[in-house]
Amino acid sequence: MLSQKTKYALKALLYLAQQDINHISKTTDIAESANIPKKFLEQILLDLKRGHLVGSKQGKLGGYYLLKSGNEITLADIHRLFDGAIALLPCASLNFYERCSDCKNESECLLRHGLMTIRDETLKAMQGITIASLVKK
Amino acid sequence: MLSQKTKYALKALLYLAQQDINHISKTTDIAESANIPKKFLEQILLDLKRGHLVGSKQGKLGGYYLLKSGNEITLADIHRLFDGAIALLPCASLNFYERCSDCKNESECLLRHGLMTIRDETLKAMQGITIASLVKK
DNA sequence: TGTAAATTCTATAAAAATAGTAGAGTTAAA
DNA sequence: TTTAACTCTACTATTTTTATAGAATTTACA
Repeated sequence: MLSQKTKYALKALLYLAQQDINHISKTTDIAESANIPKKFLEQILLDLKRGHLVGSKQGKLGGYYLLKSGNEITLADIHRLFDGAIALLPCASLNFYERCSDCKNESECLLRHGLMTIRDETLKAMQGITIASLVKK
Repeated sequence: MLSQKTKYALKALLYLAQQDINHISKTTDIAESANIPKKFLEQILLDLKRGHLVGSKQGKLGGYYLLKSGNEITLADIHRLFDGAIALLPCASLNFYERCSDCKNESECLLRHGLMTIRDETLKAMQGITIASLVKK
């Protein structure tokens, strides 16, 4: 399941994608429209900025805007940025690989291969969902 | 990501699936072989029993055994039993449906449809992975 | 130059979920 | 009757999640 944070991030990105190009959105407006606690959203937008998905303008008349077009931002990107690995175990992850602490012999692990199959299929599906594709529906 | 509990459950089921038919396995043996804390495993096996995946025999010479054949137990079943919904949000779930608390109008939610697509694909992939298929590799 | 309104940064805190541990009770074989 | 297994309930420590608070910084504009 997605965390609240990831869900809010998606909703914020969907909001931004629906604005006119070059429009700069205030946190307050995103928060009200998407029903997200404002102070929490501030953090999330900063995370999105650090992830290079949105840009910001400071000061009065400042706010946030998309850095990439909607079809360049996939669900997989956002999941990885906030919730981390897409694989079901760290040992089966491409971007967040880690050995299982309880694993006696990774190369003989019966679980790992199956979970890598799932990862490949889930990843493909998640890369097929973009902010643009969600807006279109 | 799977919780430790789900991972342990999978490892325990894999262990059981590799025993001779009619063999009854002691918690201690499963714990040692799969490197799972014994007392934690006890709880997990009880959960698996309540989920009708394993049966048990009490008393001396007692233990656990599979109730279903390995190809009848899918990763989706186990995920649902321990980690709950397969969908990425409760509003997109088949078995664990719940309204999002922050949702203003579910029928107009741009996220939901995309997440249902992911759910269908992930579910299909997870139903394709069974205890038997994992043991075969 | 001052004020208003926005982002930015760091710290804190409450609640929930996770990952176990402890120990008493029950069952059944020998 | 003893032993060795499962069963059940409660508890606890840690981590993660979900925020909230408030001060600092930046910029537009009068």
